Amino acid sequence: MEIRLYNTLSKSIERFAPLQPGVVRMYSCGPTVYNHVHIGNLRAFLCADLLQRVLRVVGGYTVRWVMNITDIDDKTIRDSQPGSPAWKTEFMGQQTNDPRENLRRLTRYYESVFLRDIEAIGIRRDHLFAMPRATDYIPAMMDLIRRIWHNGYAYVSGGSVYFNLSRWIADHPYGLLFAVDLEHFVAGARIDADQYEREEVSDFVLWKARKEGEPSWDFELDGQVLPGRPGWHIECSAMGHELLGLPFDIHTGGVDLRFPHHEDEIAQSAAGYGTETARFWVHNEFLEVEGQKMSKSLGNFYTLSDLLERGLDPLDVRYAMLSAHYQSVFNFTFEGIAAARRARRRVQEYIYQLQEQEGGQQSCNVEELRSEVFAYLTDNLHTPRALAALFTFIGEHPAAQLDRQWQRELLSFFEQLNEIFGVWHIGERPPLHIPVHVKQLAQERWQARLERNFARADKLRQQIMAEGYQVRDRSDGYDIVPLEE
RNA sequence: GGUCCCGUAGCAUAGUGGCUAUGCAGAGGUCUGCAAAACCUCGUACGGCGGUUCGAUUCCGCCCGGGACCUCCA
Repeated sequence: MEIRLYNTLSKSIERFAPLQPGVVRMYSCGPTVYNHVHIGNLRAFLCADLLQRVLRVVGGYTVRWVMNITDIDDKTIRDSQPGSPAWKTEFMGQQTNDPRENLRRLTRYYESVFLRDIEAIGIRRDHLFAMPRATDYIPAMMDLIRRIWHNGYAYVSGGSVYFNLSRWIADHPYGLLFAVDLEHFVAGARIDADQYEREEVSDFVLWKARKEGEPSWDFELDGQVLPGRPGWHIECSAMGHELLGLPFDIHTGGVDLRFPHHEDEIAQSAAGYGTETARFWVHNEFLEVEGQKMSKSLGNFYTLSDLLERGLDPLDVRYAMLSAHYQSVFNFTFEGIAAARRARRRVQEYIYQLQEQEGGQQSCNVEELRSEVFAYLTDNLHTPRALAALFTFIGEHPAAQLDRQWQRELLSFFEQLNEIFGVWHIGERPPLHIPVHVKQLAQERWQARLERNFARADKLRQQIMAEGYQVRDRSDGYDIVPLEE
């Protein structure tokens, strides 16, 4: 099925086709592992996950999905320094005298937390072709910087290597993803040009000179040794090149990365490798929390473990985020997650009923449903419409009324759909572990009810509810289910 | 200062120059000793003011409100 995607390069929706038939090579900017990732980060990874699943399931492609782990940058260095409040001795051990070892201990810990988080929200490790750590690819980064330098687009200053943007811009396109207004560059609020000795404020660093107490690697460039560490942008260029080859098909990330990160990535790779980076650039919008930008000062800054502590199911979070279009600002609210929980459960209940109900006479057109839902998904990942179509169908086709054959057809459709959404359970309803004494209470209540001793039956119901369960009567018996919330 | 996005019923999320929006919540009903579940029915929403048009939530302008990016934040 044809897939259409918004490409930031062309600022339009384009028909997608991979460079190599049948294989999609896709790179996603991953986390910087200096702390827990927040739910905004998670949205970015979920959007990438959605895309790669649609490519797999609907597009029928083999997907080589790479997501990097940034384990060397300003923040990881800052938080691995002696005396850092982010240091957790119970997980990272004591700090050593070796800055690189400290960096490694900090980042490995947060990497493991990250892996747990993405697994919890339904990103499957076996869908990832590679998760390269930046520190494992430093030779590749050095090689790229040397190439850029040899091609005349880098200079050394104060022990650092910078990309000479003005020279690059003179005869190459720049601003492919983002209309950079170099005229008004200086007016920007966050420029701290004095920190490093670059010639132009717009130049960006490829290799950062070592500062006292910082982890460093020796970089040999043109006969001189430059102790330091890679700049941020260079990481992705080198790892993408090593693992996927350039150009690859799709590069994903949050909208904020369009500039400067992705723009500079394009320039570097072109200046060093002489190739374009990626055919499609797919950027997801941010999320807000209760209508406001998420920030620590507003107290609305959440990590996944914050949400778990509040008793939220991460798959409800996944569902809620997938129910909004990836290019629109998503408003994260606790009410919204509760709504998502109910909606998700309703579909789950429908799936179970397809398996459990005897079946009626009604027929349905599963192929029509499939093509409608998939058409929306392949139309720039329009999950909201896909879900709306699904719910409309469910509303029109009660599971119990469908003929057995159509129930089975639908089930296999849901199985396929779940390869994309990943929020439902296909299979037998998991058995409930009802405590024996609750079962006894329920049985006593059933007896009391048969004896039409309703006062006693209601009293027992109260006791059962106090235990966290409720009974639902049927004509020929009853069910015990956990009490909601 | 520059560039840009958004404002849809109680909440969230789509969409469209005229055609029943989707979910959750809510109301009524069927069923039930009660309840729950399930099912049925139910909402004349598109920030404000102008303009274009036979017709605007949809196009244009202005205003109000929220937000993003502009050198390392997904």
